[in-house]
Amino acid sequence: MTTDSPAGKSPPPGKRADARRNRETVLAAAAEVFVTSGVDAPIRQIAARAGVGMATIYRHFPTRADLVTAVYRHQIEACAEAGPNLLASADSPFDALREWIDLFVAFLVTKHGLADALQSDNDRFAALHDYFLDRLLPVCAELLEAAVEAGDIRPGTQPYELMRGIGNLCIGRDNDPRYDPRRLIALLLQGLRQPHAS
Amino acid sequence: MTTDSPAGKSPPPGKRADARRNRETVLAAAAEVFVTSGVDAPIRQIAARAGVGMATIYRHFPTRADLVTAVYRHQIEACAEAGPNLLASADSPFDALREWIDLFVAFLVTKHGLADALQSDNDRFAALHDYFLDRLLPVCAELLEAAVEAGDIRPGTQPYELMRGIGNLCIGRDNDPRYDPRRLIALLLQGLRQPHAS
DNA sequence: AAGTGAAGCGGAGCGATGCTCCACTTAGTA
DNA sequence: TACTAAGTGGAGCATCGCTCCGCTTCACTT
Repeated sequence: MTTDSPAGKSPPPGKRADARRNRETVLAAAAEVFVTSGVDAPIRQIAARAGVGMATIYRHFPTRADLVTAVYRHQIEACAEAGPNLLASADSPFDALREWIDLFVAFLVTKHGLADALQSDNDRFAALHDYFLDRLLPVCAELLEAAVEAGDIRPGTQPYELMRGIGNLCIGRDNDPRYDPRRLIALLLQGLRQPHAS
Repeated sequence: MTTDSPAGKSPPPGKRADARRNRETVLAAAAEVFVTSGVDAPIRQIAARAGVGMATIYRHFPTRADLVTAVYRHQIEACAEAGPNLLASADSPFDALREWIDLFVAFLVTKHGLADALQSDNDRFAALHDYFLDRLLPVCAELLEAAVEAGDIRPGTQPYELMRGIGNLCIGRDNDPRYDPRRLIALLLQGLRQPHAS
């Protein structure tokens, strides 16, 4: 189960050449469509852009979450891998946490509708939610724990709650000058901060 | 425009008796359906429950936002009116703000899908978003300002940003024991807090 | 090069939903 | 009672998710 079938995985080499080609075509088309129409774009639209039938998309990516996951897989991986690096390079665990959250937020806000989809109670996106959690929750937990141990922030915050809260704050129409999730997230981090014990 | 037609308004008395009766029937049916199926429930379902045709619903409530607004109007009003009262009765402006936010959150989390709808970029809900803002933003602004003047919280936070952030934090599947928006909101308020000037 | 079987493909089609249109019904009045 | 306009209901159209199945094409064998 966990080893060979879920979500996007890299192109399985055991498939026929035309199938592999189509998979890439669909991925490219989906990426383009997601930019303009959001991750909720009609499958028909993606199929049309890719010049394939809808069934082809459903065959390669059984659920919408699988497609979205495959499109953004590289960026999610990059975010996950940045965690330990930041912890090593930043001035403090708290700074590492803050910078990592910056990365996460930057990713979310540039993908139209991604944050919405992540938290939507729509079953279509459940697998996407799970994938984010599988990949990023441990990273967040590690950063959080390091910051707690360093005495930078107060203990007791659950990584899941923090990540979901951040995700939630990123929801909504893009480019509204009156609302910048980063400001609220900065406030949240401020509230998390431990007054340094003397 | 602003004076007589938008959103739900109280039952216009100039209508025919059966029309007024139907309006109430629809409102009651919608309230029931919203509880079980969320504010996104199919119009057909509400119409069936009310025993009327779909057109009847659309005639009384041209957009979904109008229907939702009408259903929750009383509670929104109550929340708006509680603001000044809390400011008068609480120990400090900051406490008043906190208690008011508690009220707001309690309202949001008990209405399945309401918070989602509020922030959704779906045009169907734009009027609902506007109504919330029209009614509650001034109240929030007043509380915020009072807390700033009392030196309880740091200045510079925009009421719109705060309200939308709180709304966003309330989004998602209900009753997830791993996620309680109140905890994060408490953190947010903590971050807002001004270390009391000596 | 031709043959063959299975992997892969496309799009018609079904069900759900939002919303509209218009022939029919009914409340209120004369 | 008869009339008329306000009110009503649901058929109908469009969109979208997802499936099903007959046709096409690849890759391998001889």
